[in-house]
Amino acid sequence: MLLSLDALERRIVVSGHRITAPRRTLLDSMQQLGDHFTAEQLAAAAPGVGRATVFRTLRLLQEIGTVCQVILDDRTLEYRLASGGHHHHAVCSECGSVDDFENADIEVLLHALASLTGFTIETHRLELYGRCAPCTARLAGAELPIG
Amino acid sequence: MLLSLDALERRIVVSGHRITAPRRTLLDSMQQLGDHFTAEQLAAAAPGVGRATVFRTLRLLQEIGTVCQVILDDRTLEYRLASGGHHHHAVCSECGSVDDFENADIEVLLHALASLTGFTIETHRLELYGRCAPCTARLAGAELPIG
DNA sequence: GAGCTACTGAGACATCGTGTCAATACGTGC
DNA sequence: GCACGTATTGACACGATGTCTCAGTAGCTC
Ligand SMILES: [Mn+2]
Ligand SMILES: [Mn+2]
Ligand SMILES: [Zn+2]
Ligand SMILES: [Zn+2]
Repeated sequence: MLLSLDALERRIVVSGHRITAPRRTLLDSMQQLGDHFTAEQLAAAAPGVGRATVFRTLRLLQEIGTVCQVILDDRTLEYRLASGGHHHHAVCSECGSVDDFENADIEVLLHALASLTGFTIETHRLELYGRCAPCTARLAGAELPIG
Repeated sequence: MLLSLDALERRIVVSGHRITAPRRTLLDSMQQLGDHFTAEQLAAAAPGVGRATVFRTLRLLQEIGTVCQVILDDRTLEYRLASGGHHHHAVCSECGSVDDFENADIEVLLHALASLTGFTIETHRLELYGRCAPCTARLAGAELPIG
């Protein structure tokens, strides 16, 4: 739980939009769903809120930086409450966990690399897929049964 | 045109699949469509080939490394004949051009970074969006009209 | 509290892709 | 060359994900 409901609602107001009952419901459901969820899961968790409103709200929250998209390995989408800044995701293929990360070295390297060829980066997308630390540890043990 | 039609067909045979008329038609259409195309464009360019076959063939060619996917900024998909190895894309938001690139430094940095947190990278996705070299040059001129 | 407008829900619609299945065409062995 | 077994195909239904329209409602401002 990164931000309180109040803080999330304040973001909506500050960005010039209205606080409505459906939006409150959705923000609450998002926090209860944990750190990543699909649009359908959110719709199911917020009964009484129309499907179109679920998608509209997800889009609004993305625009104001409150929600970010996680593209999974199979190109399906998950959503996630985000602190707002530029970052990337490390998705665990074992347990499904998603972690944010950011690293200045990567950003610098990408821009340096691009400028070598004359390309100007406006945005970029970077997602890692693999095993999170706990799953890596757990499976390393399983792979060495004789020690 | 990276590979000849013959070379592309040989890949299909080597991977244990059959050369069929629809597959030949699709490979030919892909080359004529240039360096990137959507599934629908390919279907339109290969009349007589069923839509399902277009998607099935795209999937097969991806599996054998002959075709790769380009995820655009808006998350829509394009396809592209590829030489096969691991690489990333630089997509121009001005002219739509797509260039492949690969860089060992990035790969090393990503794995180093991941191992700091215990994450084990299995795969990753990296796409750059911005202005290609020609478009950068062209627009740099336009932005300095007084010089 | 009235009024203006953003917002909502319902449901049709669009896009992209997959599953089913009978018919067909490849490649092989002869 | 021909028969055979199977991979592949096209048609079409279906599923998943999201958008559009539009009349009704509810926030916010005064
Ligand atoms: Mn970055
Ligand atoms: Mn890479
Ligand atoms: Zn895990
Ligand atoms: Zn360009």
